[in-house]
Parts: sequence; structure tokens; C-alpha cells
Amino acid sequence: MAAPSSSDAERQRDKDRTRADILEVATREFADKGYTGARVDEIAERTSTTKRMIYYYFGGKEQLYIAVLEQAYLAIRALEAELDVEHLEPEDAVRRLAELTFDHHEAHPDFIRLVSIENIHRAEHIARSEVLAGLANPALDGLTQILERGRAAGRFRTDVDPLDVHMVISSFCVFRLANRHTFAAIFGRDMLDPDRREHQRRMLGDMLIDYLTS
Amino acid sequence: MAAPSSSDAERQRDKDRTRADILEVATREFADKGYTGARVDEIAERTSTTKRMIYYYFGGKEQLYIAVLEQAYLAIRALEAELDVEHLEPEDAVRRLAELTFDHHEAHPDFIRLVSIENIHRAEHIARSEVLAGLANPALDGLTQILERGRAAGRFRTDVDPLDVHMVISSFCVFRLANRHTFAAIFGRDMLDPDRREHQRRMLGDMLIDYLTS
DNA sequence: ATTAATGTACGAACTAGTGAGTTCACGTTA
DNA sequence: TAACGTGAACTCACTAGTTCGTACATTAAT
Repeated sequence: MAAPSSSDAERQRDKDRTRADILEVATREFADKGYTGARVDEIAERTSTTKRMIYYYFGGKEQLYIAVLEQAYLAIRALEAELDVEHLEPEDAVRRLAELTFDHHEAHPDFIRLVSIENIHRAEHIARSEVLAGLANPALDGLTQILERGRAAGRFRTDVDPLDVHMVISSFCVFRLANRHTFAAIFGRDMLDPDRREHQRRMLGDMLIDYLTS
Repeated sequence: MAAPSSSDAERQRDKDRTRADILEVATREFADKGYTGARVDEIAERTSTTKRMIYYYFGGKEQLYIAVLEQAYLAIRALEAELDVEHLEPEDAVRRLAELTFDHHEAHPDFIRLVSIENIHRAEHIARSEVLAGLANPALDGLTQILERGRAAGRFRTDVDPLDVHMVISSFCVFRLANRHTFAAIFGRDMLDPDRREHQRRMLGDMLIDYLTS
């Protein structure tokens, strides 16, 4: 993607590439083991560079973790910004938004894990990040407009708050991934089973529409 | 409660009490810091006994953690077993069950945290526990009967699976607690705000009924 | 030549787990 | 009844191994 200043073959010294490499490996390690469980030495070993570079570029374990969080949130937000549901009827727009979130979360399990991990730590690292504290959410803005249109058309109930609806969608989509393992251990059912996927996806949309139009 | 063989004042040597004491402190520490973040020394210090006793009674950090999980799940299940909604109309029963779950989760944040933590670890400890692997769920049994009654009476849609409904209820109730911190950091809203509690509680019930009867 | 980038080796602090010995309650025996 | 034996419950100090972070040396680029 990015054109290196030097030729392709020998890119031994490449600040951006080294940083990106560290960040990618670190994301996997943190998502896999949690903040406390992650090992700086382990990250260093899986990188094409050394531990020294982690401290050189990021400063320390915690700052590296915050950088991982920032990158993950920004990437997700960038994807969300692309969804446009403005042109659809309110009902279809809600359903489409829910389904996009559904697909979206399923496609990014590492992000869900990072969020879970960050919640265990009471979001202390997000709070410490200037980038993330109060980061806007495009999906929520879209939802707000949809609900307003539906309400204006007299088709949606009037006592709904966008953030509450967002919460319902998120909770359903996040739960399937975040609680997958205990759910399977206790109930013996994999919530990500492809055979039940379509049913669950439609169920979420149905539920939202039934509620909003009741 | 339990009558000690010796007099009340000096119960220096009490196997059950020591074990229970360790387990209670350990529950707090694990729920607070996660499995990896929890420190055996810290648990020992907050206990009225010593670290050596933890190893004496439980064997090690991991076995102690599993014992904590087992106790937490059994306590929750015992509470759930008490709820009886058999006598209610299907609609009221569903709503009541959802509201009980709602209250229940809110009242046991440590349990929710332990579940989150266990999911980060891919439920490997639950899988290792003979007590927990495949533990029955009274709430789910109740729900199954309610849905059958509703369906038999021609009032509920026929394509609903009890476990899917359970999933909807759990996801909503768990999300409020489990993702409270990142949600607050990003959106600036505390999902446990008492002012919005009733609205959320009713919303969950409405959504379920609207969906089931549509 | 100067500086940015990188590699290696090491250390201070921490952490789970253990070795070895002590205290207490209680039953047995002289 | 008093000395003794016994095993469970308990204390303290220690160790082997890990983990984050850094001092110092080295290489490449301008």
C-alpha cells in the first residue's frame, strides 16, 4: 500500500512498517491473552523485530496496549462510517443496520475480545486515551436519523431512545461472540453455528421492528 | 449458623470456616483482577489465614479459581431454582422471567465479571470442572414450558427456540453490566443509571412479547 | 560525522508454589 | 488423671522461575 522510500527488496529500516508489524502482532496477543496475560517478550518474538523496538516506538506495555485499542476502534469506526442506510425506508433501515452490526461483529472477534478485556479493566485505558475518550459513533448517528424518520412518519413508537436501541442491537451481536464459550460449555450449543445464523439474524431484525412498530 | 464444637469465642481451628473465608476473598480478587491478574499473595493477605493454607485446601491457584467458579454458578442456580412462573399466563410469565433475570444480574455483578473473565479464557476452567460442565439451568426449563404453553394456546409464534429466547434475555441483561465501562467511556452514559432502569426493564419485556406474539 | 534505528545481554522485582517445622484438640494408656 | 501419641490445621521463610524494562553496543542513512 504505502510506497517505501527505498526499493522493495531491502526494507530493513522502515519506521512505519516496523510499527505496523508490532501493532498487528500485539493486537493478536492482547486479544488472545488479555492485558495482564499478554507477554511483551512473546509479542517481540512473533515480530520481525526485537523487544527493544517495542519500547523504542511505544514506550511500554501499557502504551502499546492503548495503541492497539486505538487502532482497533478507529478501524471499526471507519468501517461503520461506510454503511449508508439513509435511502431506505425506516423499517428496512433498522433491519439493515442490525444485520450489518451482526455481520460486522462476527467478522471481528478480536475486537470483541479487546472490548471485553477492556471492560474487565473498567475501561481505564480507554479513559487514558485522548483518541478514544468520547469517540463519535457513525452507526449511532445513522440510527438516530432512522428513528426520527420512522417517528415522523407515525410508524415508530415515540418512547424510544437511539442509544437504547443501539444497546439492544449491540448486546445481541456482542453476546454471541463474547459469551460463546461459557454458553457452549453450559448449554452445549455453539452460538456461532452457521446453521442457526440466518435464523438469529432475522430474529434480531424481527424483534426490533415488532417492538418499534408496536 | 453451624454450631461449632468448641465455644463461640475461640474458633481458631475451623476447617470449614477457613475454606469459606478463602473462597470468599478469592471470589472478590478473581472477579476484580481476572484470573491472571489475581495474586495468590493478595488473597492470602486479605484472608484471616496464610497462603500456605490456600495450597493446603485447594491445591493451587487454578483449582482455587475453579472452586470459585463452581460456588458462584451453584449459588446463582440455586436462586434461579426458586423462581416459579408456572402459574402465570404465558405473556406474564415471559415478562416476569425476563424481569427476574434483569434484577438478578444487576444484583450479582461479580458473577457477571467472572463469566466474562472465563470467556476470555475460552471457558477452559469450566470445561475442567466436573461440577459445571453441562450444569442444568432451571430458568431455561421454566422458559421451555412457558413457550410451549403459549404456543399451544395459539398465542406465541411457532418458530421460537427456548435457547434463542434465553439468549436474547441474557444478552440484554448481561450487556448492561459486562460492557458498562466501555459504553460509558464511549457514549458517556451509565447503563446502570437508576433513572433509566425501569424503562430498560420494561423495554426488554415489551420487545419479547411483541416478538413472541407477532 | 551525526543521528536515527536496531540488536544483545542483563537485572531488579515479582510470583506461584514448597519444605520443614509448630501448635492444637483429642483419644489412649499407665 | 496426667503423661503421651497422633494427625489435622497452621506458620514462616525460602526458592525456582518469570517478566518488564534498560544499559550498552552496533549498524545504516543522510
